[in-house]
Amino acid sequence: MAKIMPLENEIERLNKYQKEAVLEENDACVVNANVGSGKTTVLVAKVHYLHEKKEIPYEKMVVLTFTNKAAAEMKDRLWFGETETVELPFFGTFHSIALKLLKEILPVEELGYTRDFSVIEPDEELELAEQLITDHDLHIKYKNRLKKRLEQEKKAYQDGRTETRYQDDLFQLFSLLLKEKKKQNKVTFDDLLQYANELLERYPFHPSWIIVDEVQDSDKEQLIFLQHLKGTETKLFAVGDPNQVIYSWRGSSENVFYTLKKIFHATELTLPINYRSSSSILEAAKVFLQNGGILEGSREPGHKILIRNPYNPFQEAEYLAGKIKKIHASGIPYKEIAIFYRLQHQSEQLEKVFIKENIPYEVSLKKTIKDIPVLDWFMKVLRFACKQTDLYARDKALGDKVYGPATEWDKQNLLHKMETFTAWAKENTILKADDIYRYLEIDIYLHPTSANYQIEKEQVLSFCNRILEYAREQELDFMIGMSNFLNSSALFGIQILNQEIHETADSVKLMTLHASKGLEFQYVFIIGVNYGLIPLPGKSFEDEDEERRLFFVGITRAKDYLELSYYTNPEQYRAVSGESRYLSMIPEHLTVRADRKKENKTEDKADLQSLRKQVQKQTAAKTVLPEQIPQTERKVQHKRYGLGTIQAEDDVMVTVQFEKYGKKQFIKALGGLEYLD
DNA sequence: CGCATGTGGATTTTT
DNA sequence: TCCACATGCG
Repeated sequence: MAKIMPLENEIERLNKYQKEAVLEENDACVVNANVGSGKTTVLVAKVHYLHEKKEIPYEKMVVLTFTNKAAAEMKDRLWFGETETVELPFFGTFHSIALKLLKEILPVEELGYTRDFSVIEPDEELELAEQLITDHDLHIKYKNRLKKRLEQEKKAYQDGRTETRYQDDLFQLFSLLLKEKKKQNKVTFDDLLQYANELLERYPFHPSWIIVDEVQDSDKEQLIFLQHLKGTETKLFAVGDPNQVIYSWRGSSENVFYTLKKIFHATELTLPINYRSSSSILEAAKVFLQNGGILEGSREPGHKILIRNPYNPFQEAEYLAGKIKKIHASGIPYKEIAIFYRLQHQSEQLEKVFIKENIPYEVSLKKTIKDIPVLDWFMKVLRFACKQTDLYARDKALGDKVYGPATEWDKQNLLHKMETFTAWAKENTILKADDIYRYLEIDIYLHPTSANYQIEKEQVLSFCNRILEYAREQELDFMIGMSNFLNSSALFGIQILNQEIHETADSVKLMTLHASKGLEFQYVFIIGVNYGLIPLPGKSFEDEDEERRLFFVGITRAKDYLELSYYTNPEQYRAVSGESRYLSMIPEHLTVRADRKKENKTEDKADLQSLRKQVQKQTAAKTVLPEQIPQTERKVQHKRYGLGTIQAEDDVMVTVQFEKYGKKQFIKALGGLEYLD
């Protein structure tokens, strides 16, 4: 194993709080890790310390994260360009560890499964459910919302309630679904943890150490999992930040820290020093802290936070395009710039303008195999080729509208190829992705004449490569490796092709505030900080608290520079034109308010040029712009606001003082103003 | 089947 | 606040 530096140096570089966390050896310990306080650094040093100084073998440590991304990041930092393979078998997400236990250690047969069960995504479970409803002629209300109902009412079912919410056959469906999943040897994500917990109760598995990252996100099932893993000799080290709980709506328990202290009598440590953000940004963030605690900065004041008030999302996008070009021209890579917003669709306007302005960008959307249709299909082909009992995969492979065989002849051919795949793989040494591609004659189904042919072929080939790589890494026989890979690709297959490209690409990142968690950027813009949008009006006080934490997470992503903005005209049915009260909560000495008029007149001439072009293009067909640009003091008539006097105007915007409604600002071409002289 | 009435949900999303 | 769907009545 080749580490970057010797352990002594690694520990020497820590501050006293971090050091204390690394060296502690309590039975259970929770670390309150504030934003940007070097949480991962501590976790990595802890693993090294336990291994080298305490001689804990890696296979006696269980290291748990919530996302594959967090697991990958930690793995990256634990080992650096090593040549030896390090055995750390119980390192990964909660679900992947549960999977590992079920596959290799716990007797799944007792639950009615065999060891080669596969993990399915929620969509596949939904399809199974729909099939069962038809087959058994079940009466289910609100079938269009079945996915949600399955999720929501599962708990009631498991708690042994007898009546469904709408008094239909939903509970019957649950029990049929359970049987069917066992029959087809399939488990869902939830099942993984539940089954592991069920078996761990009877078949204990106790490591020497349990190390948990982002523990504040644990849900009930995950806490039970921790309880099962922790034997009397087991030590627990959990790190998290109660100020970053933003997923309680999908089940993470509100007060995990409290629960941990209660269940495990855990001691509590704090990492108070933030290394990420300039002190202006950090001071602003502190206003939104909920869990008292101490949060100390370590950096210079830096830039003040700029608060802007653009007219509408379009003008905002134009402004950002110009600003980003300037930042980039000053030598900052695009990937150090991020724009956050509350709702997914808010990226639309930005995307349009960025395309027009040739700014490379990436919208962070969850990408699964399902989002790449050709791989979704190809995976079904491989699944059936691997396991002839997976009739669901067979039917999907043969019946696909786009990629499925078009003629009866092709159909028989593909079926035959899939059925003989295992035998073929046993006889031949498969070294290249192309071998698989050619044997299955994938070319027939990708239609070489179609526009997407090249891209799709590449995607299939790199998917095959990924499988080959996996088998090689795990030192498994090709068929076994592939079967393992496919059985759990719902769990890991997600970042297959895109993720790596995304992370390194030099592009501006657009994402929701939720998606920003765990990331950091030099330049951060949070847009749409309007009343009614941030915070999004919720039903309860708890919802409101979570919105505040969400905003806290957003602003603490910024290292050097932060801009917040709210629209005058948000063009959203939800939002109102006023600024969010979160903006007035930030102490004034930390902020600068941009005056919109000044903004338009001086800094953003270039943007206005393009704005005009765009606006003219949009309205060219409908409106003929006045030849002469009218001077001030002209009278205008507006169909809603009545009579008014022009106060100021430039090429694009016009400000009118109305007799009854006061001052209003319009984009000329869209304002609907009638000039009276 | 067509129409009137009732009801729930709307946003964020990992594994 | 509005939309989509379920239900029930004629």
